[in-house]
Amino acid sequence: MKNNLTPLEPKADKATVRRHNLSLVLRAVHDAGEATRAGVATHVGLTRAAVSSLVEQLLEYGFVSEGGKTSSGQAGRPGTVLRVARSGPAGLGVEINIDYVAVCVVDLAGTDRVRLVEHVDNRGVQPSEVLTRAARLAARAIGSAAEQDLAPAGAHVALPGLVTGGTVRQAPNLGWRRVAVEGLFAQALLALRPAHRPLPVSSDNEANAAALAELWFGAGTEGVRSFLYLTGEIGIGGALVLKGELLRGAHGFAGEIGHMVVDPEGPRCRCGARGCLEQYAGQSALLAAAGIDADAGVQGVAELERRARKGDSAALSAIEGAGRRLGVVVSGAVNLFDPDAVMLGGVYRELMDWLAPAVDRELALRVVSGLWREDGKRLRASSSRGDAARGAAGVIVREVLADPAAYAERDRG
Amino acid sequence: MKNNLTPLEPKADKATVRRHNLSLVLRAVHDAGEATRAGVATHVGLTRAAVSSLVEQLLEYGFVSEGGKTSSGQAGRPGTVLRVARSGPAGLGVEINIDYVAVCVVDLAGTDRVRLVEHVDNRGVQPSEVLTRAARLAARAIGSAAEQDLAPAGAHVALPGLVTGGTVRQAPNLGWRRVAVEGLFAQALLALRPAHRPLPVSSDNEANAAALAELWFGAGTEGVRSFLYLTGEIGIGGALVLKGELLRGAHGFAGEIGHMVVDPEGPRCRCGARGCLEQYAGQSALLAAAGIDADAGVQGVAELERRARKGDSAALSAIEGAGRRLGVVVSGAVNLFDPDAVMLGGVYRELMDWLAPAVDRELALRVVSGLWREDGKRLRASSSRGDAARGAAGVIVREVLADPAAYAERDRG
DNA sequence: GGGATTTGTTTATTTGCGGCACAAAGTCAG
DNA sequence: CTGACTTTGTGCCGCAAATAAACAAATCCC
Repeated sequence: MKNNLTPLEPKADKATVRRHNLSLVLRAVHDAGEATRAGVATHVGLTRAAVSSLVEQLLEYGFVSEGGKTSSGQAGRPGTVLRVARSGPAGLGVEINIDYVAVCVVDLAGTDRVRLVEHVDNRGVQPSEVLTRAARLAARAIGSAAEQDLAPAGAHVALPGLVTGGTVRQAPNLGWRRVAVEGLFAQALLALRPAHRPLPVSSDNEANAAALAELWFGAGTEGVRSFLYLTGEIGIGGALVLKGELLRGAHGFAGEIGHMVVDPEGPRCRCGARGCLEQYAGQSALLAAAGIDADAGVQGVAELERRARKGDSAALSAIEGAGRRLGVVVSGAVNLFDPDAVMLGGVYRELMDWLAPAVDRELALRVVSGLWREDGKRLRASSSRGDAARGAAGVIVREVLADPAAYAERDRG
Repeated sequence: MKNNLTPLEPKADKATVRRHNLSLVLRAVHDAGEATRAGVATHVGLTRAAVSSLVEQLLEYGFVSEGGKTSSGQAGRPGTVLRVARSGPAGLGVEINIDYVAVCVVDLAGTDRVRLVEHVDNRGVQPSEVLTRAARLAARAIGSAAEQDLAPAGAHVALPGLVTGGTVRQAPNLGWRRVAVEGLFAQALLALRPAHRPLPVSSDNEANAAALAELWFGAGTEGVRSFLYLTGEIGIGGALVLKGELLRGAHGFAGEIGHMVVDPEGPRCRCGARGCLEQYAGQSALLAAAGIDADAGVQGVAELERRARKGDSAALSAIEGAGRRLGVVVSGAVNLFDPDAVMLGGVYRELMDWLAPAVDRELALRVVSGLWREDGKRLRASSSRGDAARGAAGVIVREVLADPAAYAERDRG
């Protein structure tokens, strides 16, 4: 066997064990909402003594807080209630999109504490200008967070484009190429808050962040830990979550479903190829097929929905056509990935009622496992429209939860 | 944040640390081929004392063996050479395919030690009969292995079909539906070796096993740890390896690329849908397009290669057509997965020279990341034709390497 | 009010790694 | 050939973190 099995992980020692169990206890409290030391102990398998010691450290660090006594049920001494702290470390999510910039601060428990949105058309605007605007918004959000005793442990920037290693390789809808987002954003933010320690900045594709928002915060998707997520907007974005983990691919470009092929000889796409899905089920194509101005944007989609609701046959057949093509491509993706469900977001969410039958038909016909024939509840509407900022904030929160000690010690130094 | 983040991993304690480091040291020796305690220590970051203790345990268990002294180069006391033991635990791989059954025993170091193949047409034969035949072959292999002081720690069965939870859901090429492979095979093997402890049996798709063989044993693929693997045979199988890990999907059905759509209105496929890739680039379609008997099998492919080599225009255009369609579908898969490379196996391997240009053209045109335009060495021929049995054996070996203590203690009890 | 029960802490024990010293076994320079 | 230098592998001690067991505290139940 050769050496490309896996690069060897780091060694383990006492400190590793401690870090691991610290995270385990914190996440147990997190997931339970409210818990006691004894409850956590039986849940994670550690002794009460060990949990006590770990909780003590988490209290000291300020990651959990003690409440009253559990006056609950039956016999025995009541336990002390533990909750994830609602102040202290938090996640800062930033979403830069075509016609708005949004930032969002999420606390360790996962609740939105600050949310700011600024509507601006970012198309063709200098990247540095857009990022400076985003940084201004972020700085305001950090200020509001501070008033609530929250201190972001890092910022995660999501935007519609191919991003790898902190750089946007290309973002056609924004008109960006080779932009070092992380660096520029960090710099802009630092310039606005010169006295402060620089905030670690990471970045990702917007569809990925939205999919994570669906995973972590979506309603009605409990237990679905493997799904394909689609956003229909100007472009069609996609992301893949497998067993609770986002699949980023070897370079971070995974999930680009918008340019999968419907018909190799189809209409030319702005990507240079022919017959891409976007040309059939993208927002513009959808509107045009229904006889609505292709550039009408959100109003156009609302109009389409209105017409569909009225039973307008052009609208219905436009949606049906898009759905059929969507189904063809999505069935291919399902065959490749074998997810539990497919979530449709973006404009597809509003059109779900008319879109779903066509998509479902193709899926039932083409998914070889047959799972999609047997069970009709696998195609779902995403529960919230494009919450990429929140998902991005969640990425930071999850990092903290995964290694609380690292963050606590960073804040000391 | 909700509870579907990740189920909590097990707690960590001293024993966990020990197991982890034991595996780490064993794998370090494995990867190096030859190593000394001191070398391993610097490589994995443990102290020499710790490594000494771990190696002692590995020696006791029989996972590594000591050689002579390292009479190598410069100054200082020479170290004692450590190697992965060439006797003791091993992996048993079983491949059940359409026209043959193969078994293979691989030792911890990754070398083939026993290999048996039986050519039989398994189409339409009772599953229990096929599995009994495979078990007979396996029993013989275990016997040969025993003569070399090798004792398989488990068996991994690979076959062309959708397999989940130890059961084949469907295997169209074999004509199987709902067959409990693991149980039947284990039972058949036990019946042949009544005095022995039952061997743990696991199972998987054949393309997955072949992809793992490519990852672990493939020549010329060093460093490529993320790739899409394709086998062109009667059907077209696929598998996805991402960062050295096989992607099995939520139910184990991932990688089914053969029924991705080339043309939604194309010819009807045996799966019931229309225009599947298999209808354009499957072995039968390929031969038919070149004017060769579609059922001619391996001979047919050889004939096709001969004609292509001679410059026969019908053959060349048949291959080109298949390549174009393959390129269309593979570009979609690449957009979804973002692998580092695509490996073509099965019949595509022999036809690579004529197939690759067409596939490459589509990839360069359609992969949105642009990576496939910049670098032409991403499409490769698989290095060995269908070595699924070896890959399957590797799965067992890797399990042992990942937790040697577990296997050693199992063998004691 | 006494027994049962559950919680959280305290104390002693175990174990696996880090640090250090040291013997062993070589190279190198003179 | 000898002594300085290097490197390897192994004891020995200490530390940290978990386990095990005992105990005090707080509640329920009869």
